[in-house]
Amino acid sequence: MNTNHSQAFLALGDPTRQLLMERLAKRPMPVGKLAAGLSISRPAVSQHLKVLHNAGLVTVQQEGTRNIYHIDPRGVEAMRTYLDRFWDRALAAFKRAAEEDME
Amino acid sequence: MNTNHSQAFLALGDPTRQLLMERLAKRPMPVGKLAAGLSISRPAVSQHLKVLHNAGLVTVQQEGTRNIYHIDPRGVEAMRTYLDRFWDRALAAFKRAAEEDME
DNA sequence: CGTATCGGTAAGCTGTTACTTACCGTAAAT
DNA sequence: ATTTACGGTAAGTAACAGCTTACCGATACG
Repeated sequence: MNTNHSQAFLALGDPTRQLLMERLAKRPMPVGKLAAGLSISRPAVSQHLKVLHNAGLVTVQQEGTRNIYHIDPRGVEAMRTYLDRFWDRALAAFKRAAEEDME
Repeated sequence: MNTNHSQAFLALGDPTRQLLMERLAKRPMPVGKLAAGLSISRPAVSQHLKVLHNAGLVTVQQEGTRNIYHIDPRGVEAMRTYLDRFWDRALAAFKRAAEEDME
């Protein structure tokens, strides 16, 4: 839904949302079931899911009156590849710095 | 400095800190130089760097009166591997769901 | 139909975050 | 030794994030 990295990282920065994602990684679930295990209210879970959805990290699949949430692997992969590029550049900078120190 | 994912993701969730990281990925830099290009004050940059440092994403190297900041590849890699595991589980869940839909 | 289940939205409170300016310590340079 | 450069910390403020309760629409079920 979105290619903005900031939103995705911000979304995963919250411990509760991280927990939701880990639960959803195990199996897709409706909102009520997700909320059942947590100490926060169901509306709070809905709000967290909205954030995750806007960040492109989950998808919804309506099934009768239930809204089943799934992890969106595309969103996770976008973060992965972003970090990959990032990491490469960081390592390159380190090598460069190391070589300069050699002289 | 820290193995907590939440802190790292939270840190990268802020657009300003993302920008700082991308600048530092190109080359290590002192605080003043980092602040020069931005629209926010130098103390604000210091505060952001503190967050990044606590998240284990940057290291400092004192050089005279300058504090040179570097990306810490270990921190970045920790996020990468966390996402890797995460992504794997998400894909597995998807396969499982797809198989169930087949029946 | 009416009623229950499910879940998203609104309004409001509270703690936290990102910024500012002002200040202070430390290292180098004159 | 004074001055300049650099950068971290303190205090205060304004915006924002996360929570709650109350409410409402929509599907399924009697």
